[in-house]
Amino acid sequence: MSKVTIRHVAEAAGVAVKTVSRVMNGEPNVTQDLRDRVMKAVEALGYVPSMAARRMGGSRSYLLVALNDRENTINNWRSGRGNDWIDQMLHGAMLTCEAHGYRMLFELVEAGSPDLDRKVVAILSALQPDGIILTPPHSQNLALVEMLTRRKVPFVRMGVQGEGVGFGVFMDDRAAAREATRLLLDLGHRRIGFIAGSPRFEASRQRQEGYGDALTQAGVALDDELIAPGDFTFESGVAAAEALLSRADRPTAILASNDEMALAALHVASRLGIAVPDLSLVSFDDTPGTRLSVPGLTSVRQPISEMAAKAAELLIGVSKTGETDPSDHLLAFRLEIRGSTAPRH
Amino acid sequence: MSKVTIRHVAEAAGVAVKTVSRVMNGEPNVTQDLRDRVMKAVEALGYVPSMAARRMGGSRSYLLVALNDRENTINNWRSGRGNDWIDQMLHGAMLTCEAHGYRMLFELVEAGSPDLDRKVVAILSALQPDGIILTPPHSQNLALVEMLTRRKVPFVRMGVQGEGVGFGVFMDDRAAAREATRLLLDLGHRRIGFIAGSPRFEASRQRQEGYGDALTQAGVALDDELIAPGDFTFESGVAAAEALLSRADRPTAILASNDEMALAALHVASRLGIAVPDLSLVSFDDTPGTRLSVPGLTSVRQPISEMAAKAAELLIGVSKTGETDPSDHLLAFRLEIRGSTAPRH
DNA sequence: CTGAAAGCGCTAACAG
DNA sequence: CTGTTAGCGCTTTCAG
Repeated sequence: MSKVTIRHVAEAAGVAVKTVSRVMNGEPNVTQDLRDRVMKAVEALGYVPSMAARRMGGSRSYLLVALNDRENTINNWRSGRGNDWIDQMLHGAMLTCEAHGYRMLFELVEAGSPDLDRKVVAILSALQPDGIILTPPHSQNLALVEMLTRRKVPFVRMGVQGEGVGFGVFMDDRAAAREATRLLLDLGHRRIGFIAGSPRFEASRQRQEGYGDALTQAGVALDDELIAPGDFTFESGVAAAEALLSRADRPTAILASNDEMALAALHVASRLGIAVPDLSLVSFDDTPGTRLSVPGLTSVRQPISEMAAKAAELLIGVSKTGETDPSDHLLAFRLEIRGSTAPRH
Repeated sequence: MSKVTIRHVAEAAGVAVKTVSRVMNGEPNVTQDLRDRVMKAVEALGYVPSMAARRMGGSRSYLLVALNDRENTINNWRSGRGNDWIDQMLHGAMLTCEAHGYRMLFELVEAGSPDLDRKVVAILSALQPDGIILTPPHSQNLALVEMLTRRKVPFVRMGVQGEGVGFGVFMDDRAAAREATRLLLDLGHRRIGFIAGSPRFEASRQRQEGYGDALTQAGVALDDELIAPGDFTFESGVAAAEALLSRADRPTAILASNDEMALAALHVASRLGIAVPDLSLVSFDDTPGTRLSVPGLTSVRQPISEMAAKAAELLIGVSKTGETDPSDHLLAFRLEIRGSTAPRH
């Protein structure tokens, strides 16, 4: 009772072990009669195949591993700021894995570390996953991507275009920034500040370009003075907002590259006696905090859970069918409009 | 190169496989000389034992499984509210596992479901983990606890006292509520409202009792009219706050059983033109949102990551030493004071 | 269409 | 102290 193996099922059903295996894996060449008998025995005994044994015997591990940035993740946990990325990834990928009899494991590896490669190889050796999900900034790491390719481990790169190297699952950050900026332009804003994200992330560049696109398209001259550097932290947001808002000809709207920095701008504005949405604020990520600030933040929602679900699906597909045709998958963002944006007056 | 096994290491070091196994597991009875030779080969080849094979050969799986409430977790993800519990658990347990060569897997199972047992048995069969971490409300599920005991799977119950059945890792919710209420009393508040949590969670009762304790000790009569039911959701918080604040003799302070409901109270107060902290607010959980509201919420921080770390540690200890002496572990909470509390005037 | 035999990579049990 | 042998529970050959 305490340890039902395939042999017990085979005996109970009066068939060979291999037949049970065939039934469990939905393989062809089993008569309906036998299939039924086996299933009955499986139900009766409550048999569930051991993952470890499956890994040992066969070629699949039924395991996916997601690689996340160690420093960021741990900092967010420690500071009590929460980790929306992790949450949404779990949401999308875990549930998808579950639906296919797979499991997903999280691993945190240091992005800049000189022995990142060794660490990842150790993970590969220990777990032998059927696929790897790379999140930013790992998804941009060419050495890593090359190593995985060489070892023939299927992988998907979240947040970047794969361009034939692994699967790419991403959103159009540039278009999103364009749309966000356009919203502000449509509301009548002309002096629109921009708080940039960390250059470590490809998306930061994309967002800044989209901002520029929209301005140019609207015939508004780009003004370098309206672009402030940031690194996604609250502190950098404070500095950027102060720089932007202390100017005589200060912007009437700001596009921040993430919520954290937008929240910082909100605080700075409040301190300077500038009301929001008189100063309109738009940000990226749509993390839980956007609903709690007063006013709520208009923000670009990234389809993280959808990307993660797609990632898991692609990897599971590969390990089932063996097809290895890297492809790119663009998913849609959505601009969530809340109280932080209003017409210029 | 692509698949280094224990045999390769044994050959390279000129020893028997078992010797390599001994070295890898830090077993005694190996001369320093051999140990060095083996380690050199391990480094050179980049050998890392396969988890699956270890599970098959030995008695350990190097795997811990955390069981979380499915509905709550998914709802929080879906609504974009975030999942602080999950984050903090990952933080504590995952890092602890990592430090010991273990991995932790998350599983979501439906708390009220009639086939919860079957689901958990399936998880046990497939994964054969070395231990289970039960989070609320699963940690209070006696049938589950009984089943795990019967199957001799070590487990820890988070958030409740184990009382000899599995390990218990918890904080003193009653004392925390007492301390929170006392803070309000010390600030001069006498009419203190209470918004209760969902009765599904044992902690809800504890918190209410602590609230009562403090009042009684201070010689303030308990007033049932000041106690409003809630279920941890924002909506229930709104209803409770409205009930409490629309009274003529409304409370000058409110203790809410979680942040979400306190945030709801904040919104209701704002709508009714009641300033916070003129109305003082204290809550439980210290989730990321407490830092973002204006003013920030004074809140009781639960030692979730510490509890999770302790849980993992206990389980890993059992699987290493085989000792099965259930014990209880009380961890300290901390009252984080922010802008939502002020002296009564 | 079904079954028997041979491992997968490791550790437990037992010899030396 | 070190090595040999026999599995663990599956899937993959390869025969019937």
